[in-house]
Amino acid sequence: MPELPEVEVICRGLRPIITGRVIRAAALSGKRLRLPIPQAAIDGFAINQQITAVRRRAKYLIIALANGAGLIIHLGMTGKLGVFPREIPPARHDHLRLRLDNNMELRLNDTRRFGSIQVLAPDIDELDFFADLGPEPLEDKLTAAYLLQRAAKSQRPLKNFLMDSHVVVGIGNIYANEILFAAGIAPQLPVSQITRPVWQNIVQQTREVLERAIAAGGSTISDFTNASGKPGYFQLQLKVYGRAGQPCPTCGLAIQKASQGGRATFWCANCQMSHRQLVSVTIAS
DNA sequence: AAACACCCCTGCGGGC
DNA sequence: TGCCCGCAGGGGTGTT
Repeated sequence: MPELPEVEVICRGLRPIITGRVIRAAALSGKRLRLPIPQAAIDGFAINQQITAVRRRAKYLIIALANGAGLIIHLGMTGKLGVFPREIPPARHDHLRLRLDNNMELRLNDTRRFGSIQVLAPDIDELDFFADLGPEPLEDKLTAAYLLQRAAKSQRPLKNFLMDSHVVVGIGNIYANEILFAAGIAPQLPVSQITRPVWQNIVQQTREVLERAIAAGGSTISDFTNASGKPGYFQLQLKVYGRAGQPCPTCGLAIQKASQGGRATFWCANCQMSHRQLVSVTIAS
């Protein structure tokens, strides 16, 4: 489900609701997520700790605690976080409930259980935990120069490259497709062929698409909801994702669909430049 | 390195 | 109506 915009929307929604609260108890479903829920570490480091901050890194949510520990939550494909009054019965697929000091519960619901919860112990540096991740796309470290350097000598298709969290974080299948449509570049293009000004445009379109998606409350394809249980609306602005066979919003040509790395790719063969077109444009300019 | 297959899991919609 | 199949926003591993 959630890519960077959805996680950011949840983060911003959760922050004012749970910051300052104290975690009093944890209740587990007993089922494992992609990783087992670390009950002993939660009991040891999180119970009776005050929540001091709620942050996002990549597609992870970080709930920072007063003792320096942190809960690191990944929502996988179907994860949802919400805060509910204690008296509301837990829902099917609620796998972790954290009882707070105000009779509310922070609940993680995850149908497919591809999400994860990890505990960052107080003596572990968060930077080390996330050491393998690339830069945040909405921060200054993502530059055309960086992407040009990372892409040198690589024949990887552009879309796969953008979805690689070692290269840049937060971009999943929906937004990779949308960003490349906005940038006017074919998703199959080998990255070593891409010139600096084109990378500059990709960086700019990445930021614009992600920012617009955050502003719209994220994309609700089937079940995404924010921390208050409300859906997002960016799916209404999607131009290619999920629109195979429908007319391109720009030129009217049917949107194409193919598989790349086991994920569906959607693009307009007319509006998104192939390698050949890119070369001819570069020569002309 | 990088491409691919396959794994984790549940639910939904389409086709028959 | 029901059943089976493919597919779905994530990421990780192991094999060529």
